[in-house]
Amino acid sequence: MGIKERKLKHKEDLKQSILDAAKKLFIKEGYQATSIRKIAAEIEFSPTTIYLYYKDKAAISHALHQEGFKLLASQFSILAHIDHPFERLKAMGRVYMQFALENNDFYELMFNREEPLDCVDEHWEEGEQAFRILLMVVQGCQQAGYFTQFNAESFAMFIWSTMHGLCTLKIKGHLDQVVKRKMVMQDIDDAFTHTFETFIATLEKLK
Amino acid sequence: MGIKERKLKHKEDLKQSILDAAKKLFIKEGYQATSIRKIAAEIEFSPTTIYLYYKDKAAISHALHQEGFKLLASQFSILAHIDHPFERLKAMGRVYMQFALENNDFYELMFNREEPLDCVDEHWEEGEQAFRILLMVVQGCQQAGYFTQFNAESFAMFIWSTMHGLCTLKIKGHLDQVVKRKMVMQDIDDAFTHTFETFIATLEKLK
DNA sequence: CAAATATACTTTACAGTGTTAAGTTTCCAA
DNA sequence: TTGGAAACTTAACACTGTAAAGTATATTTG
Repeated sequence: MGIKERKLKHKEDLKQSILDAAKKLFIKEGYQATSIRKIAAEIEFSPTTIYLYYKDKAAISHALHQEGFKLLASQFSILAHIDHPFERLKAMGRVYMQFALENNDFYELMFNREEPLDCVDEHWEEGEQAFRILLMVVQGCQQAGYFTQFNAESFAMFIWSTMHGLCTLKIKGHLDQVVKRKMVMQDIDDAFTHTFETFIATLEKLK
Repeated sequence: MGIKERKLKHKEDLKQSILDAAKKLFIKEGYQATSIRKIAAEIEFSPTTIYLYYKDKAAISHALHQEGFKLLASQFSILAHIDHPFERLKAMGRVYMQFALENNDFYELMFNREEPLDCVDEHWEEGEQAFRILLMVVQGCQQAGYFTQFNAESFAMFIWSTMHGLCTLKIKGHLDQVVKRKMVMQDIDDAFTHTFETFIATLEKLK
């Protein structure tokens, strides 16, 4: 049944090109501006054809959301080359920050939107896996004498909170709004990295 | 010219009732579901009347956003009764968390949406004022011997990041998603407060 | 091979959105 | 009484996501 397979292949192709078109629009114009109709126009199909391949817009969001996690995971892969656990943790933070800033639409979709999670039935595999990596790095640090008095899970949660908060404040422009005014940090040009360094310094003191 | 004043009063009244209606809908159904048309129906005027009092929807968002900051500021007022600086910082964190969870739509509008900030011309007074309070509390802590080796502004920024990250992760459901699974923190029923406690514990070590 | 059926896609339509321009009513001042 | 301004509405535009119904084309079956 070679024909049936080719058909299926073709169907998969179209599903993929819908996603590619969505991704393209999404990266260029952001989530709000990425409408079903524009995606359809991009691939030169009628808008309703999209619904033959994706349940609704949230399903497309979810697919993009997963693409984002793949991308993040690939960025994290460089961490394997760093031996010292605490150095690895620092590098992980920097990779996370860079990812958030360079792909802020993806970041938004991955962590700040609820639509994609509506498609996730009680199980958010991508998020868990990313958290698991952080948890392992934290546990590595603990074996090297860091954060020994803390529960690994909640310490990882704390680290994630700080990094997530910092990145979202930066992306939404709140960081610069508060900081670039004369009132605070007159002397600091980059509040973002400086706040990160402060965070790292506090962690360093917990050896 | 008593008549003209009454007119002006009446205009202000309508502007206020638009805001009240928006607030009511917004609290009950969230930002997305609060449309100009629904606000208009609520006050029994035609949709376009709204535009005689507010430039566009972002202007209404901005007004609500300011209401949110008023509310937060009123919650912060209880901090004045707490003498010990570090206790005040802890209480501030708890008030912030409670505000975020109890008014998560407001919180979203205040810190996670960009629309309201579009109305703010290069100056985000509300945000700055809130940050100034945090900064003062941090400086108070420093005078009591905490965080002395750190720059107050960036330390305040770090604290805000952590609190903001924790609250948004909680609100968006990511915290529970990652934590309530068996894989981590089997024994912890409330990951949110536990992570906060971990954060406070790290701060405590920086005396 | 012809008829029935399934597949893939489109057209049309609904109910909603923010927003603008033009039209209408109301009310006050000259 | 009349002119005009102020307050409000109607109608319309250009969008949005999505469902139902219609139409070709291709495949299977009698």
